[in-house]
Amino acid sequence: MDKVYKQQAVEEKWYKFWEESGFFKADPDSDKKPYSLLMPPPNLTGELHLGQAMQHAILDAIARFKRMQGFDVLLLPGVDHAGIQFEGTLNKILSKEGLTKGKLGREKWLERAWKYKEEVYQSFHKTWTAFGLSADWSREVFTLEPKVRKAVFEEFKKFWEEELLYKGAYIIQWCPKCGTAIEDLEMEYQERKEKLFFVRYQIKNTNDFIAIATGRPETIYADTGIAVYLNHPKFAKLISKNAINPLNGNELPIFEDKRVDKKFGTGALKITPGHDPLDFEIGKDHHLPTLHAVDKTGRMTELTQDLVGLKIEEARQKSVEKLEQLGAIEKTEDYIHSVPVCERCKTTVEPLISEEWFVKMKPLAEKALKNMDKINFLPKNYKKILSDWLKEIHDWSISRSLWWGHRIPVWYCQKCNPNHLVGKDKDMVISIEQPDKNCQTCGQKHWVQDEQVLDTWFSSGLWPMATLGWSDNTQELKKYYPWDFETSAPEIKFLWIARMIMLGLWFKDEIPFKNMFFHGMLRDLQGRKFSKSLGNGISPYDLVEKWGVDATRMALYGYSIPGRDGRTSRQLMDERCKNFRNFGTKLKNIYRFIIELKPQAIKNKHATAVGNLKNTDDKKIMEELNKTIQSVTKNLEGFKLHLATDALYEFIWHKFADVYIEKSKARRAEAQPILEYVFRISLELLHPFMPFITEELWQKLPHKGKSIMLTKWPRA
RNA sequence: GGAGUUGUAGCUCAGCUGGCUAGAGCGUCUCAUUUACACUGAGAAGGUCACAGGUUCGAGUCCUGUCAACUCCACCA
Repeated sequence: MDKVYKQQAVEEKWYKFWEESGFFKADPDSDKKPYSLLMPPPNLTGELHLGQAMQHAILDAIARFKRMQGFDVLLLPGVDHAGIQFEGTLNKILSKEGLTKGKLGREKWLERAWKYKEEVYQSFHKTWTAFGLSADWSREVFTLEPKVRKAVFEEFKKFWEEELLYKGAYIIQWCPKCGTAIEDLEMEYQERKEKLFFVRYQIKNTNDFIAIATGRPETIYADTGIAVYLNHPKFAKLISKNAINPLNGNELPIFEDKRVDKKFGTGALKITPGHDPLDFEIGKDHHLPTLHAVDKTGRMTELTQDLVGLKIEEARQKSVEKLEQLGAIEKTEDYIHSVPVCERCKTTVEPLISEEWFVKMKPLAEKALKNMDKINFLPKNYKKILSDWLKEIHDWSISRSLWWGHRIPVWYCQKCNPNHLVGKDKDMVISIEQPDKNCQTCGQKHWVQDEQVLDTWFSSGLWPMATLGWSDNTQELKKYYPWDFETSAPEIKFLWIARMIMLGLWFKDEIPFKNMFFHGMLRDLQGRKFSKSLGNGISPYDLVEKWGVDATRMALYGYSIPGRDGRTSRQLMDERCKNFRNFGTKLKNIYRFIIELKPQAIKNKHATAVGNLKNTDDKKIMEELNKTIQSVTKNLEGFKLHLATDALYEFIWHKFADVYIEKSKARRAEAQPILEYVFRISLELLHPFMPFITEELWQKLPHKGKSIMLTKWPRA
């Protein structure tokens, strides 16, 4: 982040010229037809990665193309506050200063957070304007700014009024390191070889035993029952008897349940509702109590007697030792299973019971499903992928135990509702600010706000609307919604894209975007994702510094095929960039030949008119040019940027330069008008992809108008 | 367990609704030697388009199956 990006002088000059001339600005008052592109807001964390650089290159090419076609283009930029990620980074910095959230307190911590946000934002911002992005910076949005805050409040309030919100103690996935609940979608799995312990539980008042297999003996303290497979002859005589918990002597009822897999372990399952989602379900149906052996910091609770305060790993070992001493371990097996870990910090996720907020998603998903046909997905099969997920939707856990984010806009009367319960008859108020009114019960004002914040995606899901000023019915919303074009990495198709579709349809009764372009993932040569921990990332800034913006953009268009992952390496990127840097040099040399080395005889003759063509070379190159115009236009309309750039490269270099220009040397004066014309049109076609060099050269050619950005898109 | 994607030159990949001797960039080899451009030009070598069937006048492209690689979702006591 402290790296200063060195933009080349030419790029800086033109970018400044465009921006200061207001060419990037959308104009809601204009009569032109709108074309709107929504930039996925990058996370507030340092630099952009190569994939985002590609996104920006894609968005910008289409924006520039549509502008030249005469649309009123809105390319709207923004930044996401990235709740968990940003908070984690800041806490790491604070811990180096010996500070913690606890020591600072919420208010001081937030002060620090906003200060840090500004620092990151400033340096970050410099780097991401670097790609030549023709975004309307005057409309830039940050997901925690007041406009979004208001929209998020509306969203929350409407959900509440529609009775789609609920709060309660449920089993959720908890990351002990991040200190918050996370969603299934925010977890990943690591395959590990662990031990499976076969533990014997004595049947009360007998010398019989029932054996169960468990990978987590430390949670035996929180067992509240034992379930066996339905109609299992082996266990028939044990049903309705009680087993004795070997670690604390508690009595555990034995019962049947069809959800127990008869093939796994012994066919009997210890039920620990506090620490396993399946057990939670089974426990609920059989009215078992819920106990906790592990707390939210990942340490053992008082329930575990002398193990209290130990970390899970240690406690597991100690529990096994104890069980061995008691002769309760029948055998031990190795087994390989996938352990869920937090996507961000790779800490093992603990299923825990916690008070969280949820949104009932079924009605939203159903509405979305009915409207999926209205969105043009690229590639097409994403419609099915998203639809399949929507059909299996489960409720959205939206609360996070963090401080960085939109604080839940709910206030409880501390006196009358100390447990912060939720419901129509409870002493609580939905409000963005501290309520002014009195509590209905006590007639006083003891309002305290809910401690938690909303999931980052709760605000990002509203991005297409919040950025245009929803819930007010703004002129922008009327003109630019639904968005014409949105792009995203496939990674966040459920977290983000599916949410935008559902929320857009729910609140605005319209799809959020007409064209949804999923680009592929850039991977290393072994097919692995780029990541900090692997150290295999490629910095787009290094490429830009070495090869220039135009060349780097061109190299990236080669990877911009919908749904196709691309394998690459620093070396491969360098090769590709080098190739397009050479292409840029070729353009400069064409310019030099056509304009600087113009024969004396025609020095002062501007040849803009291309009359009747008699020469066969002239006819041929004009035909080829027309074909290229058609192909580039068609491919841009279809968002096939790789084909558009291919066609241009092939035409300019191998048809125009290698053939036509070579041949023209014999009849230079006569060919001059065609040379100038073909070159100028070529630059215009190339401008969406290589904005800087095309502007630089176009300005030096005989031309009309202030900028190549403002020219009319060539027609065949 | 469910869904999806990929398999084309040494490498990274294009190839649209099936249509002439299958393409690009990089790499390799030969030639050109100061040309608008060596950040160049001309040319060459290199592919049974994973495999096996099928549809068709015609298949890299469509269908079925097999093998391989990958991704996503669910589950994992």
